[in-house]
Amino acid sequence: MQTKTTKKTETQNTTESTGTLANPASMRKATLDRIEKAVLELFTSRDFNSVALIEVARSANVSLQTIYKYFGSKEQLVAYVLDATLRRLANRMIDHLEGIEDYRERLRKTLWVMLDYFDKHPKVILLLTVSIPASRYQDLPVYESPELMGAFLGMLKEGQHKGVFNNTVSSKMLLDVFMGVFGRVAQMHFLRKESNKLIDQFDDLFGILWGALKAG
Amino acid sequence: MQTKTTKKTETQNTTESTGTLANPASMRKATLDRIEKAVLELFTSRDFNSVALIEVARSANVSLQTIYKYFGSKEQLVAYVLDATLRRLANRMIDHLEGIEDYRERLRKTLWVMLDYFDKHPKVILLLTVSIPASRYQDLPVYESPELMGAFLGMLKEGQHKGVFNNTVSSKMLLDVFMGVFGRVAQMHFLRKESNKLIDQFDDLFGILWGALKAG
Amino acid sequence: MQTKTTKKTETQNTTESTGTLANPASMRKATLDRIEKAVLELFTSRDFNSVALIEVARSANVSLQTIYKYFGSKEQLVAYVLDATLRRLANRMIDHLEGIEDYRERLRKTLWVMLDYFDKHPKVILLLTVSIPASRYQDLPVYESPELMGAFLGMLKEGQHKGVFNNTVSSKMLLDVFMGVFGRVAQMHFLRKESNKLIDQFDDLFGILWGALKAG
Amino acid sequence: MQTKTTKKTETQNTTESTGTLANPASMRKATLDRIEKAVLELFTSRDFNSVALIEVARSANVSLQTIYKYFGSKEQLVAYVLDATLRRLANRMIDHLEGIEDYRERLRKTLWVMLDYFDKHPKVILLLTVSIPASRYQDLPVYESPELMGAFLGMLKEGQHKGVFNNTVSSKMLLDVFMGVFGRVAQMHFLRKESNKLIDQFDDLFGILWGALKAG
DNA sequence: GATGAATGAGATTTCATTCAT
DNA sequence: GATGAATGAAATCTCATTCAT
Repeated sequence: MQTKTTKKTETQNTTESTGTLANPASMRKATLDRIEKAVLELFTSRDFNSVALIEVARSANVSLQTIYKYFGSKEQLVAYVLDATLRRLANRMIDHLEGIEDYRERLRKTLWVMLDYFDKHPKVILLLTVSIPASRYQDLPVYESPELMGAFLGMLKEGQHKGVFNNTVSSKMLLDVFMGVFGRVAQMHFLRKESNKLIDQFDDLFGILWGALKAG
Repeated sequence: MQTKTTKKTETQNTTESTGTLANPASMRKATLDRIEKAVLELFTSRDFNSVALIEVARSANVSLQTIYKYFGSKEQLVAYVLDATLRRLANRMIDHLEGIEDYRERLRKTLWVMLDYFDKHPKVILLLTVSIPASRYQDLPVYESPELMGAFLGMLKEGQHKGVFNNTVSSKMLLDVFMGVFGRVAQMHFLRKESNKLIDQFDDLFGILWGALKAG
Repeated sequence: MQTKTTKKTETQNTTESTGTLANPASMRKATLDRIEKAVLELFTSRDFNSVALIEVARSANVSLQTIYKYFGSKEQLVAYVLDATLRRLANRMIDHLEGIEDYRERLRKTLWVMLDYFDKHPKVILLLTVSIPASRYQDLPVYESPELMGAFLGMLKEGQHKGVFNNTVSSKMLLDVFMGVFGRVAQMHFLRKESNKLIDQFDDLFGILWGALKAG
Repeated sequence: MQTKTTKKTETQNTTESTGTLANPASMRKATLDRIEKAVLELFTSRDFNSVALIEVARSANVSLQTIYKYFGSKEQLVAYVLDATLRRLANRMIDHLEGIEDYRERLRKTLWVMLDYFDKHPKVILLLTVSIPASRYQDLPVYESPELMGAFLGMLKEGQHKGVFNNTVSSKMLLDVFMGVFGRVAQMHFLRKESNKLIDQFDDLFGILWGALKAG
């Protein structure tokens, strides 16, 4: 026997423990929404550890069992909420980029959508930070939200291809740079509880990112 | 009922419960080293939660009480180790920057020292990521390691003053950019368990950072 | 995976789960006494199932963990209390039989000690009934309290040998007869909440038992 | 908050929650038989607690709701099966005693019918033991199966009246003696998983019982 | 400084039981 | 009559943390 977490993983991964771990999507929308809201609220105002699942349950007005049934564990619950949120961001992104040809413009728009999104959903950034360590060892994606990162990578690769973005490095590096800058700026913005909007830094930030990513 | 963490904080911060929380520096060097080593080892290979303090104690060959006496809590233990590590990096940095006049060169050297340091102490990056959420709500510094960040900020401010670095934005923003890029690249490097050295990316990374930070 | 009970047994039997399942005898006498008292009280006034271990803990003023540490499970807790109680009865019995030569007298004394004992500890009979089913499948002794049954069997065997007791049947059968009559009478006495003492039925009961067990 | 059991009782006894607790007799014979069989099987091979009602349902090929509809609760389910079984025994007994005048013979026949019955339905004895504690606190009869005990008591009383049985004690005491001896012997027979038949002990047992119950 | 015991809390699991379809 | 989802409770386990020695 190892640790709680480890033990959990074994059980859950094979998905054959108790009630077969139902899919959250099969939940009533309203319920799922309440749960997402509760998670976002609680896990960004306190320690991952100090948040008890029963609090989430109560806050979302569901039973503890329901949470376990659909999410399996605390880690997976948080990972799910994060993933769902980022997927929505990805969709928004794809939507907004449509029809923009110029890669500088695409980058601009990308940054804009992200700043705008996190201004509207500020807690998500904090949840992200909170979640990484908690879910990494569970082999939960989280940080690599395939949809979101896929959309990014595609744009960056093509931009490199066209010679717009720096193509002396891998596109992964460019992604790391973009995400690193954006993530850190956003995280600090909220940690410092700054009163202005993220989007206020749009021009400055774009200038910096463009300087960092552009070719030559 | 509150939460474990909250309860802890209250107790430790205000009262001196039993043993008055001695200063880790007053510990025997060898013991402290073993503890640091154990922390670095354990907290980077598993979840913050799934690591039991008793494991740390056993691994470091000290009693649980010793840990409590000197560090007060799990969070503070990790925060201490991180802080000590970053302080060493800060010293190294200050040392290395001595005598370098050109700000482009200072930036170069800064990046070099960091890449070199984390190549030598790879787990520190992971511990950093793991620690942020765990210690943020305890009002533990960690990410803002005053020594390190102070050294950085000083360099950036002066560089802006000289017109070498972008001075249309705050120096904090520049710090965030630098730390964001560096942090993300390093984190991903280790998460992806890449076999090469961080330092191999020195030139590429510097090119990017220079593009991001330079004036004009 | 099967049932709670089964799973528990596996874990506990090998005694290597968590805290190594300490020996109840190593507990402070006063604490153990409070636990025994609480068990006797609670499990005889309500269903085995409906008694929550936390109630026992609270009633005995110990933590739930302490109970788990020393007894391992609800079943084992009850079995322990029963066993301890019966062991005391056995000692009392052996003590009282000392020096009595005549086997009819020994039987008399045996019955007397038992009636007297259960008049003083009436709940034990109920606990016995409650415990059998709960502990049988755990391979816990309970009903076969070696000390007590050993003492009985010895007496019966010798009595058969001397030709005092019926020796056309096995001594086990005689034991069953004695225990059956006594157990049922006592059980019904308490179930019917009769106000008089068990010992009031001494003569009648002895007459019957003697008729049942004597030779010829 | 009380206990599960208590809560249940309150609900079931007073209110008619949802489906008004239909009479098991109104069930299709085949279904009822399957349920009885499943109950007998499951509750005698495992702990009362460790048997989940869903197992009974599946084993009997009915839905969980059906069980709840007709029996109301786990305890009542088991109590019902036991009661039905004992009622059949009572009928058999009454049938067999018909026309026997001599009270010694009636006792003989009684014992014979019981040994024979439980040889044919061995699990019933175990179920009995299992059920007592589980149903006692629910005020379920079980042990006092009116039909069976009524038949017994009648015989014993009349026998005492005729001066055949010991009439210096209450007939209840005689009943307890008979049931105690029989019950214990039978229970031990099955607990010890002895391979021979109960009926093999008929003569021995009758000798003993006769010695115990006869007048003078 | 250390060792051992005890406690309070929360993670998880497994039901009995209830509801709504 | 049945099926599926949800709930409340309690069994267990693992820890962080505290105490007393």
